[in-house]
Amino acid sequence: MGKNGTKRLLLVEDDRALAELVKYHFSREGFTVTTTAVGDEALILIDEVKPDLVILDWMIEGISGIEVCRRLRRSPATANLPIMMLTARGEEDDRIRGLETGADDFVTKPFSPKELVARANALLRRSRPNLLAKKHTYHGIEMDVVAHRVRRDGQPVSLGPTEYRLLRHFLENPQRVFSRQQLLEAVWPHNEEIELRTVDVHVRRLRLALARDQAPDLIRTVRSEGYSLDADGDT
Amino acid sequence: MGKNGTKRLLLVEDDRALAELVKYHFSREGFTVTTTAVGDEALILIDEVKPDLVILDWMIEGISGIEVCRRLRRSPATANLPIMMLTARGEEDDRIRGLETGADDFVTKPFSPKELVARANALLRRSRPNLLAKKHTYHGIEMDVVAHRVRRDGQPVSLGPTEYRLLRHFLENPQRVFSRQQLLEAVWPHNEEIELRTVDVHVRRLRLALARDQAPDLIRTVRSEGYSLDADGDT
DNA sequence: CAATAGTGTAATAAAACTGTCACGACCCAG
DNA sequence: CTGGGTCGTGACAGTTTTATTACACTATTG
Repeated sequence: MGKNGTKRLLLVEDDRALAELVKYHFSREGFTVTTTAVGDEALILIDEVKPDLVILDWMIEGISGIEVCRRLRRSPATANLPIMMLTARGEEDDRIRGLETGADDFVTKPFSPKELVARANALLRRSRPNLLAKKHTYHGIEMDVVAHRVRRDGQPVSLGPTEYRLLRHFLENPQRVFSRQQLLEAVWPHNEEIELRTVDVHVRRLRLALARDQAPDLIRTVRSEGYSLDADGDT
Repeated sequence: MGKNGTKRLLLVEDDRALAELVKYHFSREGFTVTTTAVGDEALILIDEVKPDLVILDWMIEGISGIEVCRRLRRSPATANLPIMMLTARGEEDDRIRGLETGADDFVTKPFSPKELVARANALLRRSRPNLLAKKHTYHGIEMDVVAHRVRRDGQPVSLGPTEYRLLRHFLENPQRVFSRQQLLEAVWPHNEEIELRTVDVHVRRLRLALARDQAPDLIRTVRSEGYSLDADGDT
């Protein structure tokens, strides 16, 4: 995925008007779209752009779409890249051949751009669970919710259940200051009556667990207010 | 996946003739097909059969296909289950709605059974790459599903049926943490009511079976959460 | 029909995690 | 500089959760 969180699409389509139309719809959905009409160029661009998704027209200049697909699947670097194919040919055999060659979806022209986008999203949801696999990041802290694992600057961090939930809450709401009361309500199992100062202790435990040489303390104490996850230290 | 390596399909379709046709084609591809015509029953069957793929007709008796889809996505146990939807309605909006609800593919009637199979295979390839794999490997653990044989660092490992299924489940979803409840649902034959703690015992048996001198314990205990197969040990 | 392997439970031991305190350091208005 | 209000700490004892072990019981297999 793009550094700023945008999804990148490489569109290989030689019908310029159609390409523009598709590009427009995907842009609106937050995709960064790169276009080419030539098969050979597609292979180069994939290497450069590192798209999250490729949409290939079956009939294009140079190498055919299906051949591009085949090559992508053969190369380890792109064997797992989501690929959708477009075609004017309604032939069933073509669609089956495309799917068996490794395409993830096959859309026949004419198609609805919106449906194309919906299909692309469904595919990404499936193939890039990382995107969906809730992962939180904040200034060197990474939390993988599915694996239930936390890292600081790449090194594993060991947390108890409560510290884990506390950190997750902070990561879900970075920079925001929470009072002890709010933290108790958000992080602790409801129904319990717990001393406010207990929060301090857990914040301390979390700080210790996240501590690394020279790495700054990312939990900010806001006097008489509470705590927040904040990279700007006190100031 | 079926105990013998077959893929299981649940088909929810009220047109009996169509259901038979589809069933025929999937059977030929090695699927074990279960069929129902009623939405409510589908939800029960999914729990019992634990299919690898669900094909849902939009218009069925009882709960509608799209509602079944929505519910499946909402439940953690089935949130990741591959779903294809069928519809006689060609409406673009319906297709988009279906896809946005969480369906992975959307096929409009009339369709080619072969293409449906091809799409199903493409989807499984994408969503459960491990299901199709005949061999699983994870940090020195090798499982040959076909031969039903397991090795650790080359040495054979002897496992009871339950431990074998447990390990396979972990290998199919490495790094992911499963609660005891989830493990019971995924690994044990449903219909049985089993004590949660029983999972601990089987995890222990699996650990013992996989243990080798100096070889690390690859099963991670996540306190208050469950277990996962993870090479990074605790931390 | 044994003999053997595999299962689920419950009891017990061992860890890991929690919530509170008490004490001191700090901060800041008066 | 001084007292009240806040925080950071380190120590603990009580709980909760997990690991082990032993055992009765149910399949499986030959």
